[in-house]
Order: sequence, then C-alpha cells, then structure tokens
Amino acid sequence: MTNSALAEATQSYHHGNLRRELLKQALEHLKQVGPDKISLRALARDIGVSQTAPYRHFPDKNALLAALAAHGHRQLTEVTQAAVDAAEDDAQKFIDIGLAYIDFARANPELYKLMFGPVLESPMEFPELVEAGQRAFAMILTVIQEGINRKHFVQDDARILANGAWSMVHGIASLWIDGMYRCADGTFPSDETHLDETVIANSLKLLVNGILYKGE
Amino acid sequence: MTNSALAEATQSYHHGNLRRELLKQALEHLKQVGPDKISLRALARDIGVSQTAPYRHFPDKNALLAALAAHGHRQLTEVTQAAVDAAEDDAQKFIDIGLAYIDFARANPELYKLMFGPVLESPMEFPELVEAGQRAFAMILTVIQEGINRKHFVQDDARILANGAWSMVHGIASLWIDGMYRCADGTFPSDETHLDETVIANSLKLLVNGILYKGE
DNA sequence: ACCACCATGTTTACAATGAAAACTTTACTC
DNA sequence: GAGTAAAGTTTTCATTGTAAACATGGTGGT
Repeated sequence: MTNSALAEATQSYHHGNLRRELLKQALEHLKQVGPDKISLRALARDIGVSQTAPYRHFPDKNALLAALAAHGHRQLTEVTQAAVDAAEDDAQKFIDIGLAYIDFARANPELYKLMFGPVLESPMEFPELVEAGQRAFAMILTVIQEGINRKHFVQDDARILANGAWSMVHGIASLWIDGMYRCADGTFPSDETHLDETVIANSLKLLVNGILYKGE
Repeated sequence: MTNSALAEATQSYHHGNLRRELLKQALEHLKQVGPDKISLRALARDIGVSQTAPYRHFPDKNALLAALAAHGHRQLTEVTQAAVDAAEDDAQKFIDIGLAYIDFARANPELYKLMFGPVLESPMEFPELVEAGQRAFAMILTVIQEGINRKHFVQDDARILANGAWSMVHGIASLWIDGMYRCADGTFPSDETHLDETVIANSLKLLVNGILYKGE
C-alpha cells in the first residue's frame, strides 16, 4: 500500500485522513451550532481523535474556518454559474441569477454567515479564500459586461453595476437569513414560506428596473 | 441623598453606577477588538471591579451585547431620521437618506456588525432590541408611504419597497465594511477614500432609478 | 534489510473565558 | 436602629484555544 491515493480512500494511514474528516465534521457542526460556537475540541472529540490533532492540519481554528468558507464560496459560485448558464437573454435572467444566489444563502444560512460575517479573522490572508472571492466577482463581471456590450444597461461602469447588483442580492440574503425581512406593518412574516420567492423576486425587480435600459 | 436619580448622576452609590460604565467600556472595547472578542472579565478589569460584578446588571454576556446593539439601533434611527427631515422632496432625498445610513455603518463598523451580524444570540428575545428595530422600520415605511401617496413610485406595495430599499442599503454597508467592495478588475480599492461617497451614491442611484416613477 | 527522518497523533500543561454559588457589604426602609 | 434587598466579592468549575514535548509508524536512501 504505497499508493497514497489508495491510502486516502481506505481507512488506513496513521489514523485515517483527518483533514477531510475535519472539514466534513466542521460543516456539520456549523449547521447545528453556528459559526461562533464551533469548537475544535468538539470536532476532535466527535471524530475520535486527540484534541490537538487538528493542529497538524490547520495552524489554528481560524484557518479551518477559512477553508470551510472557501469551500462555501466555490459552491456558491457554482450554483450561481449554473443559473447564469441556464438563463435566457432577457430581464428575467437577472432575477433568476439573483434568486439562485439567495436560495443558496437560505439553504446554507450558517455557512453563508461564516462566508460574509465578521466571524472569520483577517480573511484576506488566505489565498484560497481570496481567489474564490475573485472568481465569484469575475463571474458577475462577465455577465454584466455582456449586458454592457449589448447596451442593455443605463450605465456602462461595470464596477458600479457589479457592486450594486451584488449589494442588493447580498442585502436581501443577509436580512432574510437574520429574520429581518418584515411585513408592511413592521412585524415579521410567520410561516408563509411559499410567498418567499415572490417577495424576494419583487425586491430584485426593483433593482433590475433601475439597471435595464428602457428603449424609448 | 435619597434621590436615586442624583445617585446615578454622581459617582456615589455602592461603587459607582456600574451599568452605565459597563456599556461605555463595552462600546470602547467593541471598537477596538470587535464584537467577537469582547470579554466580560476584561471589561470588569478595566473598570476596576470584580469579574462577576457585571452579572448583577446583565443576566449574561449576550444581554449586555443586546443592550449595546439596541443603543446602536437608536443612534442609527436618529441619524437616518435627521437625513429624512433635512431632505428636500426629490430623487436626491432617497440618495441622501441611504448615504446617511451607510455613513453611520462606516463610522461605527464594529457596532454595525454587532447590530446585524450573527454575533448576538436570539435577538428577538430582547424587547428593547425588537422595539428599536421596529422603530427604524416604521421610519422607513413612513417615508415610503409618503412617496406612494404622492405617486412617486412604480409600485405601491410598501413592504416590497421598504424591504428592497433596506436590503440595498444594508448590502452596500455590509460589503463595504467587510472590505468586499471591489474595483472593476475584482481587486480592492486601495485608499481612495475620497471616492467612496461617489461610488456608493452611484450604486444607490441604480435602485432609486428602479423605484421612481418616471413620468412619461 | 536497515536506519534515519518526517508527517501525523498524543499527552500534558497553561491561561483566558463565561458562569454558578455562597458570602459580604452598604444604602434605604420601617 | 434592625432588617432587607440590591450591588459587589471570592471561590470554584467546565470549556476552550493553543503551545511544547513526546510517541509512532510509514517512507526513502543506502
């Protein structure tokens, strides 16, 4: 068994392939207790390994969380890219892309909080994370630039359009996740989850209306 | 000195009026170390009081943070209300209100993170906080409703307009605070803080354009 | 086949934290 | 002036992140 790939696949090696297992368990714990309360020791305990074993794979807790966040960014980019590819070339396209992004955030709230919240320290120091972020932004920029080329937009500064679109989508996702989306009377929606998509889509439309060039 | 109001005003009582002092120091620590790393013990130490003294004024750490967040919401509502009052009745009005909100977030990033981030646990259990949030939303609704009454908007569902506007503003504030606002090439702005207002205002305009009724 | 090495885990240890429990002090009330 | 309840203290405990020193076992060079 000199093949390390085989070693990874099986249960062998010294004590299993920990790094993968750690990230898997971390994601599980993340979903259950939220990003703040993740404990390295609890992870190690649940995996059945010593409390300091994780430090052979990550310099510290923050680094593990960063790896988790990077994975999340890649996933998010994936689902958004899928929406981009599937979309027809009209206004609905932008709505659909936004909805895909927001759906991911709603389906993985704790992960999303980790990715964009203040839990992670000095995220810019993790190349993996920075690259994932740039990839996501590049994707948005591509879509935007296409729109600019086709003269779909009221303005042709890609930076403003991309940041504006991202802000809107991120804002909706954040507020919704934190339960801050409100009814007209200031109270919170009870359980009409079937209305969500419509409400969100309508909010998105506001921005799309502001961006799209309305041919006379 | 039977007057408890006087007692609060002066330095007297048992060992000074702690509650006020705690919140003050907490705000200071918040600015310096961020919401995650605030430590009750450090607060007590800096004030010169025993480590468990805070527990006579707040049931736990979370409650202290909630009080801090509530204070932040009141401040935020205040500055935004001021912008509402100062604004003339045209499109620029909405830009100005949004900018005031975002300026507060940029001036008090750690406080803003505490108010809207995932740090605070079960925020809905703090009536003080819930009320502050409702007051803020009510203010937005008032402005929106006025606009609806004057037929300024392309749509008359106040909930959608208010949530949409808030999402946009919150999204911009969050991304900016976390340093995720990007240049057109996907990199981050270096130090052109003088350009900020313009860039932000332009993003805001995208939404305002989408909301305002454009009389033929 | 041997042996030295390095990656991976373990044991032990330490300091910081949030919080509970029991005790002490002080200001105000009757 | 005694008693009471609020405000503060001391002591204690479990949990956490992480450093340091040690153990182990698979691998590669000779």
